Amino acid sequence: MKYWLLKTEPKEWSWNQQTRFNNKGAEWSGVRNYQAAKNLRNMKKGDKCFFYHTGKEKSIIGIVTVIKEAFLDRSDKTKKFVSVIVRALYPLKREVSLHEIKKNKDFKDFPLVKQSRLSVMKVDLKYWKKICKMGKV
DNA sequence: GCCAACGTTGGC
DNA sequence: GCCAACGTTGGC
Repeated sequence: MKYWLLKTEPKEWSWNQQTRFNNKGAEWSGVRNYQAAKNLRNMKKGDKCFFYHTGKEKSIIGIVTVIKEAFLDRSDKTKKFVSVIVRALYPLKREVSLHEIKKNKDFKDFPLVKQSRLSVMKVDLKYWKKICKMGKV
């Protein structure tokens, strides 16, 4: 199983909205960046992703799982980009903020810190475990 | 294929 | 609101 992080502006798509679609899951669409799209294509059913709120909040708030692997994003007329479908698993018991992650030097190579503009990124198991611990899940 | 100019993202 | 860091575009 692989681990990822999905970034979203809560005004556009929030954790609350995501949890409302828990029977069918919700389409993660609108990615228009090749590196992010490459990551989407590498996701497998059952992979887990952190759900990160950017903008004002800047914290990891929950965990979702992939229930449908990459397919063409119908909102993309160029037919180059893909979506996946994810379903919320559970919220973190304690949100983990970007500030907190940045303070910890173990995370100095974490993509969220290093590549702040990337919206879909891979998370190594060591980071995954550490953040789960910080999030008390 | 290079690179200057421009556009976007997101942290501060 | 600013700006650094990226991405993309288009002329050459």
